[in-house]
Amino acid sequence: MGISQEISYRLERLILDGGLAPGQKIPSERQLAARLGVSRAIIREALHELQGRGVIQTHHGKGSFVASILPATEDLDDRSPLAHLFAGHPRTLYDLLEVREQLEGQAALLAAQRATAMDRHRITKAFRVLESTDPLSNARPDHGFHQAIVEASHNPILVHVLNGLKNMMLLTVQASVANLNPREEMRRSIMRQHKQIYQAIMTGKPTAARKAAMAHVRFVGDSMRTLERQGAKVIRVSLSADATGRGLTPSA
Amino acid sequence: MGISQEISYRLERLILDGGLAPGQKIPSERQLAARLGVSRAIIREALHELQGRGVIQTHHGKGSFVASILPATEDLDDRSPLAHLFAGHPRTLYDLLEVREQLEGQAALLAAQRATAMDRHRITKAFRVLESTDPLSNARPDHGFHQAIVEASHNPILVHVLNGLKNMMLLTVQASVANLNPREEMRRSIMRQHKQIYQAIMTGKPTAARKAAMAHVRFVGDSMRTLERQGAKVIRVSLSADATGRGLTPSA
DNA sequence: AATTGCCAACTGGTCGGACCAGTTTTTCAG
DNA sequence: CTGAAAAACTGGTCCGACCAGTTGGCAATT
Repeated sequence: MGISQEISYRLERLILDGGLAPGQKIPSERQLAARLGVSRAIIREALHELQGRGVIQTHHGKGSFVASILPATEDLDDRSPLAHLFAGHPRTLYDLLEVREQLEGQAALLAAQRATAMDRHRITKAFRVLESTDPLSNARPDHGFHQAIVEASHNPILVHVLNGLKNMMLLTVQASVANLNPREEMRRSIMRQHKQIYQAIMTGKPTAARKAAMAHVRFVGDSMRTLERQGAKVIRVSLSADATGRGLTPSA
Repeated sequence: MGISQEISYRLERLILDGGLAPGQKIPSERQLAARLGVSRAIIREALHELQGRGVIQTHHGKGSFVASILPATEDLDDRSPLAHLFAGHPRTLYDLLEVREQLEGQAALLAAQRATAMDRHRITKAFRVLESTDPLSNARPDHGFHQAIVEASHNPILVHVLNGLKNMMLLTVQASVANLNPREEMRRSIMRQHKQIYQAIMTGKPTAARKAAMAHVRFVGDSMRTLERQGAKVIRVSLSADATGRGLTPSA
């Protein structure tokens, strides 16, 4: 453990322990350097690390300040690179949707072909839950529905891949739920799309199922893109708290 | 936005775009400083920021390495349970081909849309190698060609997913090479398909590229299925050694 | 010939001082 | 007293030096 790590750790402790409140200014780099008996370069490196974690914000000529949006719910996942990945690079969300479109399309197709009675039962159950949940907090039911379909594809590779993307998928699902569902007409569109997927699978229509699933994912992406372009403030989803109230624990 | 922020952003983008894979070593601080025309201090600050976000890890005396940013779609290596799954159930090979068909189709489409001059150069190089290699031992060139295309898609998620499936993909590629290429007419078909994919991408025809790539993967699967059904002794490929004589160690 | 051991050349870690560039405070001329 | 210049902050960037782990090759030893 290097000195800069140690410094950043001490500073973070100081902040979290309440010694420094959100929005408060922290001592200048030169002061910290003198006080802690290290070079200014070290201080700067430590500050950059905290900056990377979103703990502080610095402004040229003014100083560094404790970020107001501290991990209030101290969910470890909040520091997850994933959150920053999406926060810093919104494009990544669309990258994921591009992949999802293909994978979920294929999953739906296979599910329509291969679903057993048990699979159909599970899918139906998930669909019922999805239908009967508060639209504003059904990120998990939504994801559960999609997952049931994937599992019905009986393609272990597909299951494995989608499972690896689980956390990220939950993010996109939440993003869509949080941004799209409040808009009545969009909510209905999505509902309709879910139903189409469901029916196509249950009635064993592979190509229809694939088409519906792909259209669904594409719709989500296009809608969010449109919203973003319109300057609407898109709700950035954090990993630590979602509409369901539960954190996104790492997949097993 | 300061220079260090810009640098850290560029590095992250580089990593995400697949230019640097998880676990891979990134250039030394002095090299980066020289290459990007900034001082080493700036590089260190940028690296500390990425470190704070968990994007990289640095080790004294060794260097900085890309952390596994994305929630592992773990690399299916030799010891992986899934590898055994594959060994025992040949069907898994077709499961993988099903997934590959979608993913590589999408990759080809995006590559045709987004490939930069550099990408085209890399793809062309890979294609040349593929053309001029002994058909019986070109599993790696074959895979290299496909990989070049994937990277040209500029979709980090896609790159990551395919990368996680890399070892298994090498298996299918080897399986196809070992079984299909010895049959003259099939070898020519595959050659032709590769050329089609290549040309569609180079001439910027997205849908054609997707179609060609999907058809290619499908052809491989169908051919092997046919062979197997005909009772031909299908060459089983092991994970630890391939036709090139080299193990499936991660490429540099 | 094989092995051991050491040294040179990497790598990151730390330092101090210099200078630039914004921001705030002080000062002093009008 | 007012307002503008100037001084005294703040962070941002650079340089060159040196310390400290790591590694690989070469040489001396066995």
